[in-house]
Amino acid sequence: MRTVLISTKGRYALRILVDMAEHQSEGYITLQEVARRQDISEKYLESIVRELVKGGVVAGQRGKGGGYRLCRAPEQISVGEILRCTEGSLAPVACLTEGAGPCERTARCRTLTFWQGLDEVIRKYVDGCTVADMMQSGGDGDDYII
Amino acid sequence: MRTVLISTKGRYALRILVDMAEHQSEGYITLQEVARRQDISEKYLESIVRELVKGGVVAGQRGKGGGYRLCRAPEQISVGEILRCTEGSLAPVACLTEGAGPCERTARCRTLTFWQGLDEVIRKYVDGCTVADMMQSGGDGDDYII
DNA sequence: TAATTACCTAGCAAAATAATATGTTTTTCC
DNA sequence: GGAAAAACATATTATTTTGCTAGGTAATTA
Repeated sequence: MRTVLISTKGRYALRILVDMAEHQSEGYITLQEVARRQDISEKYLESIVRELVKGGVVAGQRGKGGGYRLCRAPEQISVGEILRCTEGSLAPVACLTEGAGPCERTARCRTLTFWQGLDEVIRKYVDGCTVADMMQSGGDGDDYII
Repeated sequence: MRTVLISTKGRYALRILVDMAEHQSEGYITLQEVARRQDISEKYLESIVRELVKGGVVAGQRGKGGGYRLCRAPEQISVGEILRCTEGSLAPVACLTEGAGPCERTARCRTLTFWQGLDEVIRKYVDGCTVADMMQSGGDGDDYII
């Protein structure tokens, strides 16, 4: 009853990126700020942002006055890229994850083509949407309701 | 690294349905047959098929000579319907599952529209594909390789 | 040199998955 | 009428994954 494509980690990652994009003019952004605005534990944020650093989406600067910044413009960062950083894979079924060894049924599997098709529509959608797109859609500007 | 939209249960459900569709001319189909052909534990099959009965996709007949049959023609059974029977929901994120109470961020959520869009492309794809479509695609006819 | 920030490793409780075990009821065939 | 065969039902369990928390180290600046 709970199988879901994107976990909390992926959802948070997206919120983090949009938050950082909206505040990028302010220079380096600390996790403390993001945690406060997004109401997510700072420690949990750390573990998510680490993946985004590894993936080359954001970069960190240590020390006082440090924080994080986007590596590219929001228009250049696709949602798919972000989600793959934190989720590892966006495959809708276990068969299609990288780790999965080739099933010995592959040659005669009636359903494989269907799953590959689903994988593709998902990939196309998430790769066709950028952080910049999120900035324009829905809601108000900040972390309070007018 | 393992978050997946469709669990084993849903994948098996689909294989079961295709199997039953391909053998529907033989009358009632027992789980023993399906289990053997699909190489899935009979007991586990039972728990999956139960959901399909509840969902009105297949119907069971008890006693000797009994088994299961499709309630409708394969062309009339969409994959989405099958998966919803066993997975409960096909929502890509927890926010969009039925059970999820409305998040208090909804009004100002930058990402909600994106998730709703993803939900829609998934729904369109799975509802646009039927069991009959699976029967024609990929592999050989039966449970052995020529 | 002290404060502040990112960076790193480990661990853990709760939930979900993927089954298995053990029956009960219904129906048909002999 | 009894035995066999099938669906139907409920409970339990090991393993994996999720969603965090804790406690520390290293770098940078005022």
